[in-house]
Amino acid sequence: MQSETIENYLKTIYHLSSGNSAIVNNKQLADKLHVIPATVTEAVKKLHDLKLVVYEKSYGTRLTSAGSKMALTIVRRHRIWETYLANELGFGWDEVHEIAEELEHIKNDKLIKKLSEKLGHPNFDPHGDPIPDEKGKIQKSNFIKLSEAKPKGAYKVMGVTDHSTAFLKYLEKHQLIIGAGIIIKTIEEFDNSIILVCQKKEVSISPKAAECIIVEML
Amino acid sequence: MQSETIENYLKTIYHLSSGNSAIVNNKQLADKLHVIPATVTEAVKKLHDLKLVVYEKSYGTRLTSAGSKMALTIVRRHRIWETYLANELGFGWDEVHEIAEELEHIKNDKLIKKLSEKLGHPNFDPHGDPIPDEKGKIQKSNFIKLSEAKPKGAYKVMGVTDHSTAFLKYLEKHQLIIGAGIIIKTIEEFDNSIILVCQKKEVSISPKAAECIIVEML
DNA sequence: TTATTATTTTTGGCGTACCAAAAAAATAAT
DNA sequence: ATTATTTTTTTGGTACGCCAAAAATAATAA
Repeated sequence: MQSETIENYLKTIYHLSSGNSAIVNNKQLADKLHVIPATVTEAVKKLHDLKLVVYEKSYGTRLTSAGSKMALTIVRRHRIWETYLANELGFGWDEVHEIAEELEHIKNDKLIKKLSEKLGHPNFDPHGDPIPDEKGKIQKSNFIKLSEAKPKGAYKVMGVTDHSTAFLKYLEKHQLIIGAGIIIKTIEEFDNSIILVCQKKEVSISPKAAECIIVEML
Repeated sequence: MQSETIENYLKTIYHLSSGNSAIVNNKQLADKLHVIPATVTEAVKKLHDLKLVVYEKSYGTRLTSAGSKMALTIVRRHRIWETYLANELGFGWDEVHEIAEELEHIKNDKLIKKLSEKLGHPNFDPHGDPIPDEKGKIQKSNFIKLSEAKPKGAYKVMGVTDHSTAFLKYLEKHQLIIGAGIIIKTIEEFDNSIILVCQKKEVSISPKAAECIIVEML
């Protein structure tokens, strides 16, 4: 009991409800999990029986506290592994997710403890996402990805999650240097490009680049 | 395709045929895999269809070269992980097997490559068992566990796989010191104790202890 | 409000991996 | 060689996780 399938459902519900146990619908789940909605209906019924979610017919699903707790341990395992793969084994930040998708299902508390220890108990993974601690507590911070920033907001560039020379050249060209203050003007409807003001100049940042820039909310 | 179940069958067939693609019977497999023989019959039929084994009704099963190749990659993954857990993460040699049973099913060649690299491409795992290389080639050595030694054989004590003080005391008491030459007299029918001559004295070694003593065949 | 579209659920089915019990075959013992 | 024992296979059945197609429900637009 507590199959990989169940773990993937819980994790996905967690992500879709943005950690708030908000209601998630079947279509969203079906899309993320690459199954058809009928399959989701079956699954959430079972999760309900297991008291891991509250499922209301034709309405939606949300995590129970038991389900949320379990989801957080999956997320923790995933992010610890991502960090380990990147920091200790030299994988690129773009490679780690896929491998961690498999490794997150290894059920051994001591293993995760050892990995975390070796890493110095990090609070954030290579993508800048927070790593829940053993109790599921998440250290919240003002650091977000530029891609998550909102129009009219003021931010400060704090770091990057891609260290390739191509990307660093890109930043230089757009005058986005660490420590620079920025203000978001708009986000393009068409392609989600971010139009922002930095160093008094207006620049346009692609969504792909925005994924790799960490900013602090001011 | 290439489920965990299939991997476990191939690995188990490999072990039971001691790497020689010798014939294995259903009962043995059923015992090792903790399923009933009927389940094994079904499974080996399917493996046969996949051309991973040759299964002859009411006779037995042996690996094909494709099956053997696949088995060797599982064994490699298992032993690389065992070594990594022991050498890099500080797990005891008695803890690593169980965790490696799960980790061995992670399918990512680059991951194993990185682990092996970090370990300096070891040829033997913490139990003294050989680690197949990427091509499945096994470095054979004259080193075996004392538990695998045969009566009348001459050996030299080369090392141990347990470093607990309790075990080292045991060795001292029995006068088995590294470098000492030994000759196996007999193996007790009753409990598999090994009666051997070492330093001109006859001693009896329990099967459990014999598992932890590495000897060289002379 | 009614029609249209989107989402959800029901129903019937499939493959994998297992089991129990009974029948068949092979092996060992007398 | 005949019985007894062990091993293997067959048969019928279960749980899980999935799909396709049809029916029911909800949401949106006209």
